[in-house]
Amino acid sequence: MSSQTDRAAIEARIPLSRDQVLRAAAELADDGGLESLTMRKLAQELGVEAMSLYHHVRNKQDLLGGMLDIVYAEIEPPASEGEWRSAMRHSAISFHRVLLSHPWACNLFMSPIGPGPARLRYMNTVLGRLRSTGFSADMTHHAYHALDSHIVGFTLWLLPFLALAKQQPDLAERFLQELPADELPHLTEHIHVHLAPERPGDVGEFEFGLDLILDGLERLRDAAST
Amino acid sequence: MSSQTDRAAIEARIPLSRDQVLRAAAELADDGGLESLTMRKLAQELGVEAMSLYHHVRNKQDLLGGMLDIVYAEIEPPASEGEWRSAMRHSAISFHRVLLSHPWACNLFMSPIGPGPARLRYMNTVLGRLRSTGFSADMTHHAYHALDSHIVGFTLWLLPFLALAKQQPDLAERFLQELPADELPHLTEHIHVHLAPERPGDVGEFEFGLDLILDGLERLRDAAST
DNA sequence: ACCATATGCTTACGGCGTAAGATTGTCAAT
DNA sequence: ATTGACAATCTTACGCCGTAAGCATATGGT
Repeated sequence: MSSQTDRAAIEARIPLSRDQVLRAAAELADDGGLESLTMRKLAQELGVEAMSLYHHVRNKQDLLGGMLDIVYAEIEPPASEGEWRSAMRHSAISFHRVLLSHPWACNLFMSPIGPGPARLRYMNTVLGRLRSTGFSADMTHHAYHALDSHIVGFTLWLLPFLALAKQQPDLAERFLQELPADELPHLTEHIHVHLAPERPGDVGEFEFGLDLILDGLERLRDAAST
Repeated sequence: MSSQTDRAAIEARIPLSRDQVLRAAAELADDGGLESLTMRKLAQELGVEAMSLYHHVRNKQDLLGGMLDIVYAEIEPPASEGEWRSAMRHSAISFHRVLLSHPWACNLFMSPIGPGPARLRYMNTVLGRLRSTGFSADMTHHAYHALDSHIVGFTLWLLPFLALAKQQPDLAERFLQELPADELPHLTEHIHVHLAPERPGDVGEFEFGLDLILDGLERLRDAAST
């Protein structure tokens, strides 16, 4: 008891901060997924009781919102100078990578959470880069959503497959064997393409769609400027 | 007590089916969202106790998987004849609409659920339509993911805003007032574009990105065939 | 030295998914 | 008509969860 009091007396000088809580929560979710993130476990990780967390976080929704903003803060925004196309491409790939390293973030997009400061800053930077490269306000608006949809949508498709594949690496093969190839021939072919080793020069699934959109946007901008 | 026994004796002749359970679950989720879908509530809705559901459903994950397949069954697949571009466009818009009417489905994409029969059938049909229109196996593969990513990603962006807007219709205006317009000028402009009444001829945000992808795909196909 | 405030702890409540096993209704074979 | 196997349902209970309410303590301004 007295040792506990001592510890408290010594360590209480550095109380928890909201930032520490959010970071610990993100780490927990990285390891075990969102469903393993519990107020009790999070508290334990921080050497504290569950209810203490509520001094730094309104409720669990607020915690999740803060975690999502941490993710946005990790994205490399597009460079403000240089070729716009490669700048946007770079940023989109960074976004994709960040989502892959924090798979739980994709779940949070659906919760009705107000965007945090990092997300607002990210959006403003991307929008500004599009605007400064010659897109009208309307086109910038459309371009932003087209790019954002691709990044989030593609990652959302990829993640569950990565999770399943990690659990059982031979999943695709066994799935193929059970699949009635005569009834679903094109799906069978599709999976075969997935399983084929990537040929040199193949740009990858994510970047294919990304380039498709960037090409289309560039063409629209050039057409509008003539 | 006796009346209950009577009811049971009369109604037990038509026991639950997995399909009934899934449909009732989807209806519950339509009304109150996924988080309000509880085994106990679902059982109550069906006039049954919670544990009885487990005779038709392995566990809650299985229930959710079945619900997702119901959603896929509602999508209008692309017509197998006629112009491929409008066929794909039609189907994509149908997918988008279905997701809007079952917002909870977007949460389920992230759970590691094996695809159900309806999803497999949908995928096969879409892939077949792309293949028969002249795309190579590789291009079909890429095209499928580009389209799917846009549909899911865009809807995933739209849904939380619709949910928030339903709760407080003046949300965007109040948000704009609090926003430091001098720090985030492009974001401010972006929201203004959102709030502006749609001009005639504006194709809408979803269809803009969709057409961008379809245009790009068509160009690639034509380039490959020469 | 004092006290407002911030921070953390204890206890408790209702709701969740579901494991284990008893109970009941259905129907084919006798 | 009886029985027995089997499927469907119900009962009870357990260990989780988020968090409301109130108490204890340490810190920092006065």
